[in-house]
Amino acid sequence: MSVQMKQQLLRNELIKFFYYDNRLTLAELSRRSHKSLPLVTSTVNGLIEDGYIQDNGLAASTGGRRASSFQLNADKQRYIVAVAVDQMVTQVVIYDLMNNVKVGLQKKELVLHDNPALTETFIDFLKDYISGSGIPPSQILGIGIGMPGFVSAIKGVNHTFFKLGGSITLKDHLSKELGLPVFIDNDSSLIALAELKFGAGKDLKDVLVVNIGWGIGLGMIVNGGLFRGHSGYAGEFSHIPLSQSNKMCSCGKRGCLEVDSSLVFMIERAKAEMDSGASSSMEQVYKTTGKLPADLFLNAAKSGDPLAVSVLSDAAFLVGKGISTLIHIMNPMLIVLSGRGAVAGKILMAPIQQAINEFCIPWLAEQTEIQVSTVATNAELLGAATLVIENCDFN
Amino acid sequence: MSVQMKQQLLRNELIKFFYYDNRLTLAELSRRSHKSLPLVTSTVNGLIEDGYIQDNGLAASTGGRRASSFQLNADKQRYIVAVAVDQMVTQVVIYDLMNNVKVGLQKKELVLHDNPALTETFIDFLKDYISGSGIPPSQILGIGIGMPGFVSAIKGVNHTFFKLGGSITLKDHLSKELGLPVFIDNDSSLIALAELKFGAGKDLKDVLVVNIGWGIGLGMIVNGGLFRGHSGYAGEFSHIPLSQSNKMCSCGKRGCLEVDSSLVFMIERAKAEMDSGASSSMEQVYKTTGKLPADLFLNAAKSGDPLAVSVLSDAAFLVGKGISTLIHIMNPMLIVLSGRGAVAGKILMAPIQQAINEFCIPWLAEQTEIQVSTVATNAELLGAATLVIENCDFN
DNA sequence: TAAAACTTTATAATTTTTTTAAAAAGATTT
DNA sequence: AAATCTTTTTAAAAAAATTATAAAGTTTTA
Repeated sequence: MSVQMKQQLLRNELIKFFYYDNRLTLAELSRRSHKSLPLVTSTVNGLIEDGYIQDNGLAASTGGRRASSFQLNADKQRYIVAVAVDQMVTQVVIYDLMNNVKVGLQKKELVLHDNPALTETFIDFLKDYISGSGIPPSQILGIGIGMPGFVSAIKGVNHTFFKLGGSITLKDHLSKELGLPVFIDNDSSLIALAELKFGAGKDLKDVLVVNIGWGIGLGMIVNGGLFRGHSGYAGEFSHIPLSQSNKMCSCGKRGCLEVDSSLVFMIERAKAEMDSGASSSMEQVYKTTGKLPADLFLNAAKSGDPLAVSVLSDAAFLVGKGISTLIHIMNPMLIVLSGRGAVAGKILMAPIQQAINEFCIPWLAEQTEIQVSTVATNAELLGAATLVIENCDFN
Repeated sequence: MSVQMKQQLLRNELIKFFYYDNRLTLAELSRRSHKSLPLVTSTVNGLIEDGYIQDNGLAASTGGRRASSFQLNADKQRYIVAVAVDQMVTQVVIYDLMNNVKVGLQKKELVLHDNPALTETFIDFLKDYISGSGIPPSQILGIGIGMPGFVSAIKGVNHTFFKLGGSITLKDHLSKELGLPVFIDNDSSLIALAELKFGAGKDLKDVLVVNIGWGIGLGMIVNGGLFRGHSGYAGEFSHIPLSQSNKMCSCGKRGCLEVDSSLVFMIERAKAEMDSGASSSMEQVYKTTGKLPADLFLNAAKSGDPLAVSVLSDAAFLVGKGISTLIHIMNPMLIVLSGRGAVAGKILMAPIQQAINEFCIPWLAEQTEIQVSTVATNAELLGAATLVIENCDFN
């Protein structure tokens, strides 16, 4: 590798450190980058000359001479477009390098299943949003997109949705159409990335993040980094054979975890129970509209509605059985419950803990902590932004 | 880190490369160590001066000037004591740095369960073997020991067997008693290490090794290295909740994979079938001695005995269901069937493949290859030797 | 078949980076 | 308040990586 390339790589790396922790000292940067202090010092001086970062006065003392601290320069702005796609709705927001919202969140109903115009609609939506934002493309570092399905971030393809005819990858197609660097990844991987960088998993090495949403996803942090498996599809937690039920799963098999524990299943079951006469605070909306939105269901559970709580608990118990398997195989330090289902976190914890008590070797279960995410509501968007930061070039 | 330490580290690293592949060129060493050619050249010259390695003439041409190749110097010998402990028998052998057997394999019956004199007997056995070998301790690099149970290689403890009273770790205790560096690890981890360095997993990055023995173990290769989990106990495959049966497992739970698929179970079942009148080539030994040794059972299966094959197939199907879970979660490049049960490899493959067809998403299953180990019979001993090589100091 | 063109290895010269040492600045103790 | 201890910063020396060049084979081509 040439000298210039290595220097550019270090510049990128240092800027990333400032993205994750805004104020840092030279000593801290040297520790994190595993580079010597003189080298880090001169690289930082270069970044200051180019306007990327600025001096931020002396840091608090740690028992000796106080160190100068540095931070990103607010004047030299760069922006990130973060996109979170789910089965029903697509969300987009523009962040700055301090993770502040620069252009407000916009949502669009966009059903993924059986939608021939999907890719085209998706591109138009993003085009409009970005051009409407008024930010010049030269200031946008890239577009990060999280989406469900079998996604390989490395190859830039999705084998489930947004299928294209030709030989071009989804990533390249979007990049060409939108005129900006595009990075795609599986929704659960991005949520795990957000938890790793900003949430409960910060600075930890072996963390599993369970994404409770329309399916049950899994993002894996191994040795301090996202683990993707040899061909990029690790973490297909949804379809491990666990359930005793004989129901057919969308994947064509029986006994998948997802069949009896996803949000789709929970809502169907809540509807069925109401149809057969169960009373609930969700009744009115369901009876008048015929629909039962996920948010309504989750909020009902949160506020103690007995039907919603019971449905959620049963599903969570099965997730807990799956988590028991994960604990045995991976021996993680921490398991984070995240995704939109995590808003009902407290209700999930009890049945999950109960399943762990039943299915885990107690001694092993003690080695793993279970936590509910604190950044769940915008974890996927944060993760999408992180994906851009990790892969773009600052120059 | 000081300069001398770094240089010693590089020397160790280079010697290790020669241990795994005996003839290497300077360019190859530079590539593998990620160090520059001049540095590698001068380090190799130092190793030649100290007698560790020697020039081995020109390597075959690769299209340009032929490179000099080097290899370990047979005169400067160092030896490794490799120990493989299983539930019934303990084996020990001494290898040289070319993995040749220097002192022949010795076996001793040593039952782990309910054996208060275990540790003492074990130490005496090794003491006798080593002193009987006539090799001076100064030439022994260390003792590598693979054993069943919840073992943490890093902490040097076993929570299941060889329990000691005081606060000293098993590793330190053995090291003190035997007067040599001792390294311990879980049997399945060592088998995986052997497969990674010498077997089917050579040079691969994401490989899972299933150890079919008295239990069902799992050794995990992640990103090209042994994965141990955050506290050292990853790969507890035996006790994931999978089986429909209601039998109580030794761990106190129900539904563990191990209950219906380990060698212990298989032999018990074969006995029961013969008791209730099933005919088999194993009958004679069983009827006369009342015992059914594992080797007899496995060989019967290998030579097509219908009872043994049927018992083995049923167990293998369940292992296959467990493997399906692993494929979904880890997306490995390769799964190796190893351990003593792997001698019946061909018979195992069919039911395992069938289970994968039934429980895996086909598209995902295609990404993973399943192979039977070719080094299974002495994989654990090889792994134990590798453990020493990876952790000892050459000086 | 022999010269030219191409590959690869080995060594030397230069540049970069790290290590070590020393100085400066601040906190803590006596 | 002086002395001691910590930590950061700067400077000098040593180590290692690049880059360039030479040497030794292979392959191509006229």
